[in-house]
Amino acid sequence: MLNTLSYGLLGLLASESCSGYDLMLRIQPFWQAKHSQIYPLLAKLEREGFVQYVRIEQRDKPDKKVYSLTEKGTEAVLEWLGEPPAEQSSRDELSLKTKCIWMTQRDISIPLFLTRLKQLETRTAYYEKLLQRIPEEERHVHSKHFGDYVLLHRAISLAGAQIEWCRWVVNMLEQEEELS
Amino acid sequence: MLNTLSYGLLGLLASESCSGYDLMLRIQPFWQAKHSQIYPLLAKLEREGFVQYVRIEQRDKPDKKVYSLTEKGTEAVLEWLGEPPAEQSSRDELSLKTKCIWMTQRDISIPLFLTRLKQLETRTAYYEKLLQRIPEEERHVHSKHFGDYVLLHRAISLAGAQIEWCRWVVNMLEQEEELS
DNA sequence: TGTCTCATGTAACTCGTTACATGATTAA
DNA sequence: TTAATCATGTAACGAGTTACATGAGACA
Repeated sequence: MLNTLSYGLLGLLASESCSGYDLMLRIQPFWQAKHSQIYPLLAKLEREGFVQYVRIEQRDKPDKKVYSLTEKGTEAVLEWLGEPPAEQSSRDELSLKTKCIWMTQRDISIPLFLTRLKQLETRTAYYEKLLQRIPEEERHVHSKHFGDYVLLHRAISLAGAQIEWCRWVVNMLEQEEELS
Repeated sequence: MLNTLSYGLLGLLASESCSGYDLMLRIQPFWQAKHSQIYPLLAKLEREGFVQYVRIEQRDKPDKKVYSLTEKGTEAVLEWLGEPPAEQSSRDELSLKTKCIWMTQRDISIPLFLTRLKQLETRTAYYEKLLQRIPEEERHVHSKHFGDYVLLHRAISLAGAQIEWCRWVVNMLEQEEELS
């Protein structure tokens, strides 16, 4: 049995062979993992026969190892897909801070939510741009980009809900201040 | 400088003194941490003077250590609140699986989202119940429960957005199957 | 001249989970 | 009688981050 990150990497390789560096960039939006975690894992997956690689020489850039799934790797992904998904877990420092905003004044509490608002707006703009890049003909169930398409939709709608929430909280904090 | 979990624990203690066990239950919805991580951390925070405790003997239950903030601890929380919040990070196995649903048939892909749907509906019901328990007079900015109030609102609206999304994806998967 | 990107890797450390350990009460 | 809750703690392991290390080309 492999860990979740391993399956995630194998899953990405199922749609397209790529380098460890590419895998790092592609998995980042869904699972935080630095290159220092990914490179040793790929080496281990290679030793165990889930992936294989070819070394590609490049002009003007360092050589890279392009990894691809083996048959054993493909089987592992399909098996993993059949298991029920784990509950999602999130870590949000703002939630912890929100728990004790009663201790603070408006000059401390309001910027917390305005900062988050900006982060969310920046990310939304980025997601919208990525979504526009997926052509109509790739937005169907059997396209390799269907996953990206629906995940971008989710990210945008969740960010929208959080933006609304931040504005609602900021409003409450501002109004309460006028009364006191 | 303390880590985020430490500040989270101190933040909770700011509104109410409680045992390590209580802290574990209260921080769980916002930050995953088991008792085996929290107890040693509390001991360290006590050695460093951020918290203090009294041992309370109980009938019918094991003794407990009730922790409270020291002045140094209160200062640390206020300082922490002044810093901008870190970006939230989430880990969701379903996202990774969604990335490769193109590999599967409806009998594999649809249950993934139906399982998530159930998880979300159960959690929403639980959040709604908790929200109803917060009386009107505690829902203002200066109440110690204001944080809980707004966080429950966020949790419910985010879960709602995700429920809608799951239904949308399931619909697409079902319809596409009829065509093929 | 300095920072960014591409591209790989290792070492040292902290963070977080699982398992081990105890033990009384309470509910199914 | 079996599991759950309350309540604390430690040990061993795996997961994850930060820092160290290299090096060429692009861009400001």
